[in-house]
Amino acid sequence: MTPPLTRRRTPDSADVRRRILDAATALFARDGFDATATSAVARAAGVPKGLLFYHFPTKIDLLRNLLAERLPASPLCGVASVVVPGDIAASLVALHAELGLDQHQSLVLRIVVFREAQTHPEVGEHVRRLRAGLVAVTEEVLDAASVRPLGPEDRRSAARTFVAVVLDHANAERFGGAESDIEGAARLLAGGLYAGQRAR
Amino acid sequence: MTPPLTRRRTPDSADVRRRILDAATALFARDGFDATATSAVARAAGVPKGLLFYHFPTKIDLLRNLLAERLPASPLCGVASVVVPGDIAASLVALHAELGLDQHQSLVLRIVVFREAQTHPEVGEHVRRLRAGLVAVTEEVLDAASVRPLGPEDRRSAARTFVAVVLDHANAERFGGAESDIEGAARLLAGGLYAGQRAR
Amino acid sequence: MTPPLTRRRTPDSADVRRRILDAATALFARDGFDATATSAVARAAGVPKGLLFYHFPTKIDLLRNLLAERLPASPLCGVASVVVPGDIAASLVALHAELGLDQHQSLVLRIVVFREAQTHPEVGEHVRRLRAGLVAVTEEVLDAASVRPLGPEDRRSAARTFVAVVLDHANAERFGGAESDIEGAARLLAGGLYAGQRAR
Amino acid sequence: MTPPLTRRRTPDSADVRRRILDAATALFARDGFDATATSAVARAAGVPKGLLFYHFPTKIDLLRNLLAERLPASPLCGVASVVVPGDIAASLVALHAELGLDQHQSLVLRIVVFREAQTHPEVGEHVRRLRAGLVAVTEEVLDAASVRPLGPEDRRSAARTFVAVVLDHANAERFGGAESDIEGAARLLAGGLYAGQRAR
DNA sequence: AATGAATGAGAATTCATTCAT
DNA sequence: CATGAATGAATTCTCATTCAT
Repeated sequence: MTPPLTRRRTPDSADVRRRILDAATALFARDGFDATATSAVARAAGVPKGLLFYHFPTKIDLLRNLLAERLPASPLCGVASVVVPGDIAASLVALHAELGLDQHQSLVLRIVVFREAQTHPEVGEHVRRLRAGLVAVTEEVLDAASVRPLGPEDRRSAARTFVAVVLDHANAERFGGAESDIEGAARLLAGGLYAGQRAR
Repeated sequence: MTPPLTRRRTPDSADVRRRILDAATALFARDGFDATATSAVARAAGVPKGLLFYHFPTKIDLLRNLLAERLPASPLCGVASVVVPGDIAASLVALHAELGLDQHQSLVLRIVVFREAQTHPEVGEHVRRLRAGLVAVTEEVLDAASVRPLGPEDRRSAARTFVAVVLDHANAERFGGAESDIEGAARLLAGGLYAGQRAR
Repeated sequence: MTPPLTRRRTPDSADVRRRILDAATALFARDGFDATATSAVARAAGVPKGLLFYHFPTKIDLLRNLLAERLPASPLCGVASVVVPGDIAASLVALHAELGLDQHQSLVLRIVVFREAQTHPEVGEHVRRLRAGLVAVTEEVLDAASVRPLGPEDRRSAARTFVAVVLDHANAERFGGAESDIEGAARLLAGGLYAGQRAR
Repeated sequence: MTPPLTRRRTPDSADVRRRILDAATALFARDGFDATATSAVARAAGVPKGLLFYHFPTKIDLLRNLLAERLPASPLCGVASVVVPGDIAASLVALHAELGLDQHQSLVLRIVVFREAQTHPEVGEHVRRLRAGLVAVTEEVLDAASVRPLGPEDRRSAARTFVAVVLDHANAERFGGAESDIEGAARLLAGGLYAGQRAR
């Protein structure tokens, strides 16, 4: 009585796909794309090498599908949840937490992606879209959190700066160099935005 | 008439070493460390493969020596030259220009280094030292540029934020995603620092 | 109203078989037997891979069945149609046209067959039978066209020579090297046969 | 005191090259190009796989070098040695023997070449040149052997026919189908040429 | 009969490194 | 110091064939 849903694949097949992508995610993140052998992905996923290439005809397809299926370019569903009205700094910190760039898969993927951005053009494109999405959402948060309207230039500069801090933070974390502090940046940017307004 | 005293190596040998490192720099930057074959480095340097391994017994030694000889962890000789007294924003922008992360070999090397930081621990260590040096020099610049003494926390947060922007900028440039604006960040941070002071 | 009696297979099944063999013919001809993947045959035929192996348990079975069903070893039904009494040369040219080695599927198959003759013994056997059949039919044509009885040796030599020309012509066509001229060979052989007779 | 000749390669290296080409010749001839694994060539040559690819970067380079170094497109040095003045048939038979298409490496190579002519364009080109060279040399032989001047059309047709017979003969031999007789063809063509002359 | 996922042996090629000369 | 041939393990990818459903 249950309809076949929208899947053409066997449950088994879907599971295999998922396990392969899980394994690829973990290994790419740990060792990098180039340094990860497809055989290692297959082993980690518990499938024979041939099956990996049945699902992903070339190695780069693994990365491609990782991006397409697991790393949406639009990083957030709604902005409302993180906004603390009247407190720009707190809103930015909440945004950073909500983005979850520091933890779990998301981080892992983004890092992989940064590393391969140069070598694989399509990956670079994805990274550019991701960055643009982050800037856009940050601008929204700034607008919603500010009690006064923000100048478009300041708003954009603040958003870009914050995104740079967030991405650099994620990037730095992987080799233990995460010295940057999100809170400090948020506080200074909030101050700078109001100072800018005042100056006008 | 006497040969140069500061060299233990023959001029030829020194020249070969230099050509190899030049070639390695260019190729690592373009293709990444993993994707660059030692044979490609030898070919680009115009030396036989055997000679390359005579000078650098393993591939990672190439990277190691690149760091040791060409990428000083202390990024600047003097701070005075970039400081615009009384204008924090202008000083930061001048600092960025002086660092020269955007151009020439320096950039190239740093990028390579970022990419391999995770995979090769010693490279990660170098990157950490570089970041610490950048933060320290930025703090110095902030202190020298500010007309009023800065709170240590604010100063450090501002320095870290600015370094994050600078590194993210360099990092993003390589795949054409360089949206960040140094000037905007400098302006907002300057504003934020004074706003913070006032608030105290 | 009754289903066709000469078929043991369902119409569908017969259709699938035919489509598979059609696809195999085309691909083997274009790329060679070894270089054609069974999956490519299945795709070209529009059938799932499993079904292909249901009908033809191994890859070589495809070739075997191609020979058995589509490349009769006796190349001609009747000889009368091509004979021009009294004109050996014209008869040979007509024979060549009738054989149709230069065009359509027949050519395609024969070429495949030549290529694999060495590697697959049973294919070689088929090629030998085909050649023998061609020689036999050519001898018949020579006999029927000649106004005088031909010596058996000359007749056989002429037939073999003509068959060699015809096969080489077909063989050469596939890589654009078809320089041989059927008409010239026919004319010279006709002349040679009469010259031989006179000398006796 | 002996000059280094014209070799830049080590004697060893030259030997390795030769052994690899020998092995490739034998295996390509026996099994075909596509069906011969590079590992099989290396094993037969007694060298590690890596060394094979050091000398011949890709598999097709093996075939390319085989053609360039061992299968001259001009098949004969001088024509005089095979000509029997006044006896066209005997001259053709001698030509065939001199060409040596039936025996040794030459045969082997030509067969390989025929098989791959379609799939690998450059090989096809070589085959075309070879055929043209054979026709040209055969025409020379016919001219030198004939006591009377031959019409250009007849001469060319006879040459093409003879070359077709010779090539088909070589081609057929590999799967035991060598029924064609060179002598018979030579005799009939000789007769045909004179018959043609008389008729004019 | 039909299906397409699963399997694993093997293909071509790459590459860091060694070593005899 | 210099050289480039030699080495073989590892890599990405292919493919005929099987099999559970």
